[in-house]
Amino acid sequence: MATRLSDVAARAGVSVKTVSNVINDYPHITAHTRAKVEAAIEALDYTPNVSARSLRKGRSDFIALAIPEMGSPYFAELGAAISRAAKKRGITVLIDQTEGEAAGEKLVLDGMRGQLIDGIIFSPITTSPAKIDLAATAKPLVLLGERHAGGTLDHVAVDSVQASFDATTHLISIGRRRIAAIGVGGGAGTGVVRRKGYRKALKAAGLPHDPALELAGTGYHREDGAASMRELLALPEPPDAVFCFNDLLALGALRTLADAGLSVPGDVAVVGFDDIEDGRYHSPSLSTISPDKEWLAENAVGLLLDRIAGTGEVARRDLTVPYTLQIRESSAG
Amino acid sequence: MATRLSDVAARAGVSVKTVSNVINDYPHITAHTRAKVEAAIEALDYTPNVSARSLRKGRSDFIALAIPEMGSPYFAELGAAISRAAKKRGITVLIDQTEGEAAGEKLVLDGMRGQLIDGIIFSPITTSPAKIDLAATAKPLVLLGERHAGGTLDHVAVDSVQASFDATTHLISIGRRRIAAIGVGGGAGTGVVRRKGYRKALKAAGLPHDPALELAGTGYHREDGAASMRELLALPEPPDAVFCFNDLLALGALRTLADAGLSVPGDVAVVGFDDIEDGRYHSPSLSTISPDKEWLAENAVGLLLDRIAGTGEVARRDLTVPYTLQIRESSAG
DNA sequence: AGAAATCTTTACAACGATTGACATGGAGTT
DNA sequence: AACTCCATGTCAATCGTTGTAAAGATTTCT
Repeated sequence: MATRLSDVAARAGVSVKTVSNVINDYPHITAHTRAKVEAAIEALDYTPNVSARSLRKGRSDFIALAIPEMGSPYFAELGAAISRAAKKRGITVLIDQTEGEAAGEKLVLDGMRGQLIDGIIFSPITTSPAKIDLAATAKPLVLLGERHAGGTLDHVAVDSVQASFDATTHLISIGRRRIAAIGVGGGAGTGVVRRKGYRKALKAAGLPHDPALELAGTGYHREDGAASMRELLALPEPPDAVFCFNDLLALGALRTLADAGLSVPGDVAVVGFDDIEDGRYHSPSLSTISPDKEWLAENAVGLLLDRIAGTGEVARRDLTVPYTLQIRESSAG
Repeated sequence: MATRLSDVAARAGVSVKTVSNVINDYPHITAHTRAKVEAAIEALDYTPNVSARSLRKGRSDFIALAIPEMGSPYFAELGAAISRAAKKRGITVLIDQTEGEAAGEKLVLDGMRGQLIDGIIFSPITTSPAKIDLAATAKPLVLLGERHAGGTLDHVAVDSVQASFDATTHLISIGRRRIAAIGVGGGAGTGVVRRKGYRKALKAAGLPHDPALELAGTGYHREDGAASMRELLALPEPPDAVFCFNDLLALGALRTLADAGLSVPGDVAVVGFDDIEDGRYHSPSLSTISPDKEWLAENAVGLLLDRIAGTGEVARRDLTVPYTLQIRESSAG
């Protein structure tokens, strides 16, 4: 099984160096020689040994993607997109589930996969304070998710404040006056930033701000959304609309509303954030902020590879992912 | 950045080999020496270089998981479970999206990631005929998904025939008589095997078999389920129940039913297969066959690692994943 | 006490690919 | 005929770690 460079060389009747030259696109090679070598490679089904190459070159063409959990649809879709974007460039993505803080930190600081990977795309969930440590990492790193003021790292994210403002404003525009927010306690700044946009929209519309309508849960799963919605329905004066800080929360909320026999959007309108596929097929289909995930993936990978290849000190870059507000049944006018 | 074994050795005042011995739990080492070395490792924050180690040992402690697409909830959940199971054993999982046949084949036969990975867990989608080639692969391989008769590879799968029989029988037991099947054209034998269980159940109950109720679509996504359901509703005599060969199809079907203003399970009962999280929170919640994914993950990883460590020729093993039928709202009695 | 057995530690080579310095032999120029 | 440019080859070193075997140290046994 161990087809080696020297096997190829022997079969092609050339030296090892020549084969290596062919593989690494060394300029001065006859078409004839190149053909011979390529034929031999083909015939022997040769693949360079990644370990050896990476050991020698210090480059592996592997990057890591650190996300909280890949079972979560948004991250699954993101991971898929990033994998694809990387594959296009001949890069392999290693997906790491950080689950919580500990593991994530461990990944970034400890070891970095024993120097195998060339860089990392990191979507932190609970690592605001460790930001500085992050900056001290040995390998290039691109950060996804909410923007940390004063960060020193390359960054790709949606303008969550603006998007949340848009989502809330949309609810206002369809006549809602008591608009709740679910997910305010969300990690990595998400809760804070999205609440900011939410409050801003209320203020801009001259609506009162009722703290009871801001659900401080930290979880971002369906069950958390369902629970928060139950709390809201138990209020003396329940809301007529809910802006959920991600789609899973919204789907959970919809479930609670259905259980309560309330109509959506009749009694309560719902808007989410992320545009995961589930929401599109749900009934009612879920209105949501739809970040361009392909764009995000392309650019995150691009940024990272730039940095990896990077010779000089390029200034830190900060990209804003385009998004649209998808108005679907859950908030139809 | 490059803290090497030799750096540690120098600091600890021992030879490189001794450090290596400590790291690899070589038995004969003085407590004193071990302490010195460990202190040095700690102080220098040393992590072994994966490439070098893998080059030397021929083992990397990386395995690959080849799945059609990780954006698909079932595979996302499976991938998460397998990653976790592997991590517990100190193994890292590399996820490969095969998307279709071409890439999947390429992965398995070509290169195998340049000998980096120690083995592969493969969930084929369109590779029935290439089975033989698979067997010829250099590295240990565990197959997931429908059982191929006469296979020579280790295998972990649900008994789809039985499960489908159970699902269909359940629909019959709640009084349904015109039961459709969606996903009959599904790849990798899935469609065939599940249809077998479906037909068997009809036969066992003495129900007629109507070919018009077997929807031959090959896709397994929500949109395919939605489209198939539309076809069914267009029939002169639509079904009163549908068994969908996976949950995504079922969710798509539910969407179509909702659009048509039909009640579930009142007018049409629906059962899926996979038990993805979406189904549990959908309204109505989705009845489904629930394979024990943790069990599957544990055992697939276990089998593969056995094989990798394996000295002698162990006989081929074939494990059957336990499952339960989860009866939820979409088929409540 | 002296020899044998055992334990600890070390030196060296090898894993496979790449690279740099340098040599070689032709083809083409002037 | 001297010179340059090209295509390839030779040789050796390197990346960091570990297996083999052997040297050095210590204990055990007679």
